[in-house]
Amino acid sequence: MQKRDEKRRVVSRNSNAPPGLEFTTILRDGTRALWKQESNELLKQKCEYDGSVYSFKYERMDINAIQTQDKPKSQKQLISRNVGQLVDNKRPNGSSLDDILKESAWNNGSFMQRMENEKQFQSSELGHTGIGSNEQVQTKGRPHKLDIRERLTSIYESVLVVDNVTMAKEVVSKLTNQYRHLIHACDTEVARIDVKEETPIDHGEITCLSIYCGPEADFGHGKSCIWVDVLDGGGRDLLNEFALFFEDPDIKKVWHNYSFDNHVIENYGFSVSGFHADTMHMARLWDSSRRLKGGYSLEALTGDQKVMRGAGSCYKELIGKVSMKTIFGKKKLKKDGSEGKMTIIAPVEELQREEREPWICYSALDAISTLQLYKSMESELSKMPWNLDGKRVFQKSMFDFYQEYWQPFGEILVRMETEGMLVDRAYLAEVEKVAKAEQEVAANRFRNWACKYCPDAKYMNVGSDTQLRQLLFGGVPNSKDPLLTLPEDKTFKVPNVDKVIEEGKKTPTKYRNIKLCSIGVDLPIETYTASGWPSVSGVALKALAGKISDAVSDANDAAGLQLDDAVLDDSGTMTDEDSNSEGSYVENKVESEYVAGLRRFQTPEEGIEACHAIASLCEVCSIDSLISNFILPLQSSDISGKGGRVHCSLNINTETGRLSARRPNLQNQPALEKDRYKIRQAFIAAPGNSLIVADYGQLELRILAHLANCKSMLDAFKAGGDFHSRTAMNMYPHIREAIEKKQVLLEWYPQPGENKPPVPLLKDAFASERRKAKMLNFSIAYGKTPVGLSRDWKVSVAEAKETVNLWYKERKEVLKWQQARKKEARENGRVYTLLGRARVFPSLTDASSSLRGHVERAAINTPVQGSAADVAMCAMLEISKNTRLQELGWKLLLQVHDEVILEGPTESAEVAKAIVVGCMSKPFGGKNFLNVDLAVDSKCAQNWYAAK
DNA sequence: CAGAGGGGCGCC
DNA sequence: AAAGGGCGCCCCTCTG
Repeated sequence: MQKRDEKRRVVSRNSNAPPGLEFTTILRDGTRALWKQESNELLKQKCEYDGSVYSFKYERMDINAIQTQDKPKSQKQLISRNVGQLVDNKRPNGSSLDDILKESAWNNGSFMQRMENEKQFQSSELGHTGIGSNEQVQTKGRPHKLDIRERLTSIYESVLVVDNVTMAKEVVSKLTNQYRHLIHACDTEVARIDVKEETPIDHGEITCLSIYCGPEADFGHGKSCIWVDVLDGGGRDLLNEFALFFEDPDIKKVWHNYSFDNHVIENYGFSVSGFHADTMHMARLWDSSRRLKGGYSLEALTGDQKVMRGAGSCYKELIGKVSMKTIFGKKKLKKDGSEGKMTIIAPVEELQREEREPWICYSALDAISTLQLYKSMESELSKMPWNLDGKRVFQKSMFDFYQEYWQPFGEILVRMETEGMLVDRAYLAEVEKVAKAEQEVAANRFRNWACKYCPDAKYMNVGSDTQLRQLLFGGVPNSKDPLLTLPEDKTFKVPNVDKVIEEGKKTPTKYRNIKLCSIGVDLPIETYTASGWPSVSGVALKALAGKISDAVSDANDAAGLQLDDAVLDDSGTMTDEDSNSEGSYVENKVESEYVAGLRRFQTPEEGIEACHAIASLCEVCSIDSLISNFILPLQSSDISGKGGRVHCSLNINTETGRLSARRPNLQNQPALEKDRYKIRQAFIAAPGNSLIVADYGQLELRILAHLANCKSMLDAFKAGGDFHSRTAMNMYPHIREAIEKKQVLLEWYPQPGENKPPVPLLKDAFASERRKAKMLNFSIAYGKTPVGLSRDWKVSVAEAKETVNLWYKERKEVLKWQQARKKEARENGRVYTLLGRARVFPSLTDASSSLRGHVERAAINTPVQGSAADVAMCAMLEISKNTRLQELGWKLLLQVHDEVILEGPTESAEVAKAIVVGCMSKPFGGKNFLNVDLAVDSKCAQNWYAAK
């Protein structure tokens, strides 16, 4: 408590907050509000824009009413629901306002998190409380919980409850005949699944489903929405009656997050066909920046007037989806019977049985909301013109884009999830043993060293960065705030492995406290974290330890120390074919720092020991992350189906349109050089099958060359060969000269009888120049600044800037194009990808410089990254619609941004590989309209590791 | 005890 | 003065 007060004092001392305090926040709906503190009142000024007119609204709140303990609840909610994240650092002056805002920011954060969680699965218990229930402020908000329940049950009379097979037959007959031409929104509720941990494939049980095709349908007594009681109305048999409907490819079905519902339905043994649209994808396409503006859950979308304004006048009676928590959430009771803070929701089965009427309405509303959302999104997307490669597509809109690209793509993703990847668990189990043993060895090596300086370090958790920071840097001041300092020592809770009985205890407790102190040596601080503390990341530690080089090993021999086999991988951020040599560029620099650190020890031997220990530490950390990120989760049954295959979820949920993968994330499995346990070997083809792994070469750079129409880059790609070498040649006259004089070769393909090139290769002779060129090639597309490069390269900013200019000299078009994108982001608030998807940015008029910088870099990067994603998507569409591949039995399993993985019969592997390469190099309907060729590299093998 | 946030790191 | 774009997920620590 005291510590906290101290901290606050520091803050207030540092801030020069003016007496009339002002700050801005971003509200939940994405708009901005200006707050002013005026004596005892908080004035909120909000600018609203209704499409044509801007207007200002003011609200006043009594601070005293808010800060008192026994304040009315509504007042507190009022603040927390309307204050968004703080965007300005002008913090209130250590007053109670500070607390209010802290609390609201906190509440808002958890709100966002819940939104994020719920956007995928509506069936989870992760719903959130109602939005803007306080009508004093949120005029557009929804009514209060009780009203919601009332209004909700008002739809009950429109719902036909189907709870027996006879009824089901009647309803399905209407669905498949009379109403087959309509668009049907469908939704399921699922029990017995933990959506945060488990894949819906072979997990979960459907308790009910709802189908809605608009108010014009009549399934008897004017009821237009169907609700099917799977739980108590006949289970599997009842559901099977609906197979006729779900399997019909001509009956159009709309879903919100199709993937989940598709899987849980297909778990019952029939397939789902006739996929027409996924409203979550449509909403993403319409506005990809809602992550921080409410997210993409059905609730958030249908509760947002901006989203729903396209629904049209026939949907006057819009009731957005309401989360389970709002309707069914109950306060957890404490032991004494009073209400606790936590909201709990009864299991789905229980709700369906015991809160039947509201539950039916809740579930039916999902389908109704989904259809309304679809109509709105259709209308909104139709208003957006479609520009492909910068040219207007005649009379087509982004809704056409959705239908032509993302709708079929959505189907592909679901199929890929269903396929899954076969994982060799036995192999992983073996690897796990080895990894754990190696980790233990390294950890003990470090602990033994550390406990010489700090006895309790013997029991420390070497995986805790806080503990490490304490041990290595205790007493060091914070770089951002010199008034804050790491304490000299600090206690930590650790598992009581030695069963130590602490003072005052009779039996050993599960945990015990240890005291960690600084090792008492001033280690050089390589980098600081964003919050100003010394970094203990891998990079920082490696820099600390340096490489055990020749100069040191002399001293080492003298001290009779054994060089251990700790491998320091200095490849940095670049991973590529020559990453082994990547480290040498910074080596000398690191060396001197290491020595500098060394001198601070009593004797050289101590310093060398420290280096070894820190090297071991790096090893522990890297092994630990491999085990807990990859080796263990891949063996979990939560993420695999009955066939032992791992089914990740593939989402279109990025700002740029790339895919992301979850549960597990198969897109970040360790790659070749860093894969010390060859984890990719665990991804195998089924017996008789092979994998095809095909990836684009320098896809993003090729896209950049096309978008900027950069002659130099286009020429280099046209010429083929090693692009980075060619870049180096273009940047440095002396290299060009050497090439012209034939002293070095740009690239070399061994002819029969030759085993080494006649003269050195550029990549060997001018390795450091090539490395710089290569880094620039990647960095420039990301908008990296000379400052960042100078850090990477350990050179002065001026020098880095010079190198950057060298790169731009031959590529002026790129510079021009980048400036145009920044301008576009500034003036129009959006940039476009190759296929015409937009990414919108917040207004920069009163943005901080860091936000401005971020937006500008994103404006440069998004067209490149997003267009690459477009190309990869087109390639996948080509692959999946290729009839020959289908006949041969080849199926897409995974995409990793510029790489696709397929599985199929070994006997046709070579044929299939050629087809895949064809699809990828001509991804636009069998053509490639880019100014640059698309290079594709491919291999087939029995496992992922071997196929690279 | 759960949830949020920080730090870190895997991939492209 | 200024620290590269896009992700998911792990662990730890702190907090209510």
